[in-house]
Parts: sequence; structure tokens; C-alpha cells
Amino acid sequence: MQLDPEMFDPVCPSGALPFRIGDKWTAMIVLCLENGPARFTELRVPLKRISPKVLTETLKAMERDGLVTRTAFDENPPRVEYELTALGRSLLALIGAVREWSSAHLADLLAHRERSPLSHRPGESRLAAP
Amino acid sequence: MQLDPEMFDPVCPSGALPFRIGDKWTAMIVLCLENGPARFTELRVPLKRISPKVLTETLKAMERDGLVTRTAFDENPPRVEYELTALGRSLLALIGAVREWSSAHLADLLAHRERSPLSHRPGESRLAAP
DNA sequence: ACCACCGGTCACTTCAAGGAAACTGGCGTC
DNA sequence: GACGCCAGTTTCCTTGAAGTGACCGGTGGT
Repeated sequence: MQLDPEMFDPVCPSGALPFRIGDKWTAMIVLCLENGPARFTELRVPLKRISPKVLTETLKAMERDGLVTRTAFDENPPRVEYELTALGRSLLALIGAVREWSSAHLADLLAHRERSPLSHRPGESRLAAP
Repeated sequence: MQLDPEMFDPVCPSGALPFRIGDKWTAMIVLCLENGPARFTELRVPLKRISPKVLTETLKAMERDGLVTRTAFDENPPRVEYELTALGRSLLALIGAVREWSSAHLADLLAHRERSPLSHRPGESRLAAP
């Protein structure tokens, strides 16, 4: 799998989104695995700012929940592949819905936020979906 | 508006859901306002465990983002009504999608989690949608 | 002998969300 | 004069997600 290092546009306000699927990175990982398995280091490329610690934590949680499978090959150098399960793939539709909402309404929300007199942020009304 | 105090079943693992819309309570508030405006104290009924502080914070964030409007009537005792905007109402579809996913797949996820050897939780793979 | 690669782990810190409890203030009532 | 209602505010505290940076162990290359 070749993952585009730019697949998560830094300009795209993924972080400002009022949706969240799983942990902070879960939805992005699901998207990374959409077109087939990937290995640990491959995932780190598009997920530019993730630390290995957080990536393992997230992947472990996803594995525990049956969203991905982890396959370690006894080779050298070591190789580990992560792949979406059917359950994990079922999240794709949801992520799609979130993205649709975002492209239709997020600009609205952001514009309103900027205009608002309550503009200082005591709670960003986060949502998550990259 | 009469809000059913039991509309958020304590048995329903809303808290375990791997989705989240806005702050912790945002989606529930949207649901509470689905059928018309409600006032501060009315919202506190179904949202049993919310503190007034958190409720105001959440409502302010939602108002700032254009999801709800706040209307204060100069009466006695004071009355304040919160109502969904069109933008806020647009979230209903999303919440519906999340609920559909949940009723189709959440049991799966939870079962997997329980079965898993990684069962102790270093990251619940949260999602939010009540 | 040294280095890099892979897929992590470990120890530590920061930061913000969320919760608990008490208080406010104008008005009406008993 | 005390009490209660509504819609909050204020202060304090706990928790846990997330980030930083260092380190590890086996192998293959030069």
C-alpha cells in the first residue's frame, strides 16, 4: 500500500470538527486502511504528527474492539500488517456521512463561530472525523 | 416540551460508544431539542447527571457555533428557551446514522472487546452518539 | 565494530474536559 | 423573615487522553 503523505491536508480543519470516531486518530487510521493492509511505519507517514506510542495504543484499542487485525510476520526486518475487519470497514459508511455533513455544513459552523461574540473558546464544540 | 426523563436509558452504553458529536453532551441536547424548544431546567431532567456548569458551557459553545439559539424572556421567574437552528437540525441526520450503525454493529464491538485478551482498557476506542 | 531498520516500550509531563458543591439575585409566597 | 424558583456563576478538584524523548533487541549491511 502506498499512502499519500498529504492525504490529511493540514489546512483541513480535521481537528476542529465536531465529530469524533474512537480515539483522536481512529478514523484516520480506518481511512488509511481503506484500500488494503498497511504496516506500522507506513501508517506513520500520513499521520504525520502521531507518536509511535499513541499509534500503538490506538491500534491496540482498535484490535481489541475488532476493528483491525494485527498480523506479525516472522521475517527480518520484522513486518507487521494491520488490516480492517468487516466491522472496521463498516465504519467507512459512517465516516462518509460525517464527511458529507462537513462539506455541506462545516463552513457554516466555522463562519458562525468566527462571527460570534462568544468567540473565545471555552469548549470548541469538537466533533471528530477527518 | 415534555421531555421523557428516561429518554437516555442508563443501560444504553452511550458512554461506551466510539462516536462523539461535539462535547460529551452535545448530541443528547440536540436530541432533546428535536421536537421543539426547551428551557434550561427542562434539559436537566433527561440529562440526569449533568451539572449546571457543564450544561451552560455546552449550550454556550453550541450557541457560538450556531447550533442553537438562546432566547431570554424578561419575565418572572426568568425564562430562557433554547431552540435548534437549521444547522443544529442538520446534525439529526448524522446522529441518526450513528444510531443506525450502533444498532447494527455496537453489540459486535462490545462482544469483541469482552472476549479480547487485551480487555483491560488502555483506550476505550470511544465514539460518541447517544 | 558500528550503524540503521523495524516495531515497538517506558517514564514523565501537560492540558483540558468534566464533575461537585456552594453561592448569587431578583421576585413571589407563606 | 425565611423559603423557594430559575438560570445560572464561581471555585476547586479529578481524570485521562495525548504528547515528548529516550531506549530496546534482533538482524543485515559495510
